[in-house]
Amino acid sequence: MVTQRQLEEREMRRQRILQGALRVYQRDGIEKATMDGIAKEAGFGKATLYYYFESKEEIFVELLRSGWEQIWESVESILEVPGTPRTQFAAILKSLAHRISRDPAFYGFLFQAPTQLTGLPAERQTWRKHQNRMYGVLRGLLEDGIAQEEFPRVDSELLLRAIGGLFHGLFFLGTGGQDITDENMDLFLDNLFSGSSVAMETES
Amino acid sequence: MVTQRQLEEREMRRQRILQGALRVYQRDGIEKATMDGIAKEAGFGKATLYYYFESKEEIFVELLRSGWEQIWESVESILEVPGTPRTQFAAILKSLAHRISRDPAFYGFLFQAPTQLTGLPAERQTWRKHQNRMYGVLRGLLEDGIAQEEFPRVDSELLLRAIGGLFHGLFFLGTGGQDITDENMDLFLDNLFSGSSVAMETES
DNA sequence: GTAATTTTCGAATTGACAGTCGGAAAGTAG
DNA sequence: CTACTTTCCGACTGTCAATTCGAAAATTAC
Repeated sequence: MVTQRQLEEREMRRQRILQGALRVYQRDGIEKATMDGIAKEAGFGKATLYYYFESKEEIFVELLRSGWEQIWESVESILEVPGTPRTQFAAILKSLAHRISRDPAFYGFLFQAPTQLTGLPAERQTWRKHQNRMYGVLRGLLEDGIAQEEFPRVDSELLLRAIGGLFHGLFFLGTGGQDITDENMDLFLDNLFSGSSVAMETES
Repeated sequence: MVTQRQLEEREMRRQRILQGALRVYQRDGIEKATMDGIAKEAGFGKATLYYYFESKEEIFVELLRSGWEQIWESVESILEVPGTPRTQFAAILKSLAHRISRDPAFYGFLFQAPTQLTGLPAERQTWRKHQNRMYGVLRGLLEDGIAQEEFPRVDSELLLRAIGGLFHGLFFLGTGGQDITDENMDLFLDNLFSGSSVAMETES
């Protein structure tokens, strides 16, 4: 028989292992991150990790899944606030920017690790569900915004890739640069959307 | 005694190995790329690779070095044509875009592999010389362009990161999207620079 | 208490892979 | 043809790291 407390403690230990894995990832990268390193960082023996997770891969997949789930939930709550495609799109980017500036290491992991986890069967990429939903929403907002002349009239897929890249560049490329501020973020969004007629809400 | 022909044949075999390594990299990623795989792809026995290269690392470093050298040379030749910071900057991006569309796999490697080759001592990162020169030129052009009001008045380092990211997004993010056309490239450059006063040359 | 269950982990085991070795094959010179 | 150089490679070695094993320690139930 397992009590509620036991379940909670179990869950806390899982979280402790996940946090240790994240720190090792930051220090060593995903390929160099070893189970020995994670075990030491989390304060368990190596074999104990296998009591809580199936494999090294499962640890990183779980980090991705829960992270993208969080992102998706925040996107969902933004969509509940009425607005034009453009204001909603900008609100999502600003919310993301805000989250990233709070915890750059974790979001760096969320955005970069998927490209480094090669050769996973699709059904194991459990974070993809939420990731795709978010990109789907963004693409939809862009398409609506283009239809309503709020955005430049270009292929929405390319526009999404461009904006995604720009975002990625601002936050993750370049090793030691200063963090981006809210003001700069607004400046870039303004600039990006400068061709259209509707003014953006850039006050925080 | 070695004849000229022998030297040329040796060089061709080196190239064949490099090309094989590139194909394996595309298929498996840099960490999963094994010497056995490269040997098979290039049509040699594994031990023969070590007759031509010191190590696996040297193979990939050499691919990067020669690739960035080519890029740098094309940038240099663009700089010899007189123009404003803005036209030169745009010309460099267009030239890069053109190269990338000719050989996406190779340029994907040139832009992505450096972030995956971790823990190399600085002196072994032989491609950095040309890479830094190119970014230095771009940053300089942005700074001059900002001073001359050809670009929006923001921190040049952030602008470079943003543009670099945008570029990266257009060409490398998103898995199976269609290739970007010259027209779309022009459209994006126009849009990017829309805040300023000077019209761009977008005819090819 | 002590039997049952849960949690822990050091010590093997296993598989993958970079790099080496010793010699064979192929090519060249005279 | 023979001596010499260049090129090639299958089999082996050593290392590193994921995963498993078997049992000990800690906790819980009665």
